Amino acid sequence: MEEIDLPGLLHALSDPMRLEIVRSLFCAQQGGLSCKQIELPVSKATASHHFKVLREAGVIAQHDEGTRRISDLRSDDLERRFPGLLDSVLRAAQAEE
Amino acid sequence: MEEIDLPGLLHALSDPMRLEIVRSLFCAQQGGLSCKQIELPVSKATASHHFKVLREAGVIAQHDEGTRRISDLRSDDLERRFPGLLDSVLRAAQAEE
DNA sequence: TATGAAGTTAGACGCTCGTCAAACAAGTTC
DNA sequence: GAACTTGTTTGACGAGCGTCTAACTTCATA
Repeated sequence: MEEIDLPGLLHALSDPMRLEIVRSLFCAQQGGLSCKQIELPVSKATASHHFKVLREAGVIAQHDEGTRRISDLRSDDLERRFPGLLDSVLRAAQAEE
Repeated sequence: MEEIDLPGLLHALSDPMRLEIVRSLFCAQQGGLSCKQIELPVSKATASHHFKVLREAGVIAQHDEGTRRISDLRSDDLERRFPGLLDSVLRAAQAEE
């Protein structure tokens, strides 16, 4: 189990674009999503940057499938590290619209 | 009831100094604390800045008592807006040490 | 093998952030 | 009223962020 740091995690989640990524991955649940499947109103370079931030904060994991890079929410690891946190953030994101 | 925005809230909580302020206010519960009572390893100008960020994000409320400015956690408002969020962040901050 | 699709990297650009010292404001106390 | 305490504001500085375009890599397919 790695060291996920709380300020770093909250910072990763404090950007609307990244919150949208996390929300999409949560809805998709198993299987994950490729970067292209999550449509964001930014260039692909910027999108790639946001995925990197989420990965380095411990929020998502990525693996390659052919030419696609699939992202998965690390729900279990996050739940073990900070119980209830991801859930309440996702509920908050839902509540906020 | 005002508009507390989720990315703004998470950003306010994503700084170690501000997380420490929130943690202290939570421990104090009723009555609140003055800025001086929460000892931070920064100048008073910087501390004042962090209190301002928390206030503008909707995390704390402030009122004056003589020469002191008392800060209170807006637990109830936050609970109504984003149920469970503040609690899980506080538990996470506790868990992280 | 050449073309295309999906992402990453590098470099640049404004903007914001966290920090400080210095000056200021408001209340308290002698 | 003078000195002190508590906190805010202003202006500055360096670092980091979010964004883009352009060039590159890797895999797949025609």
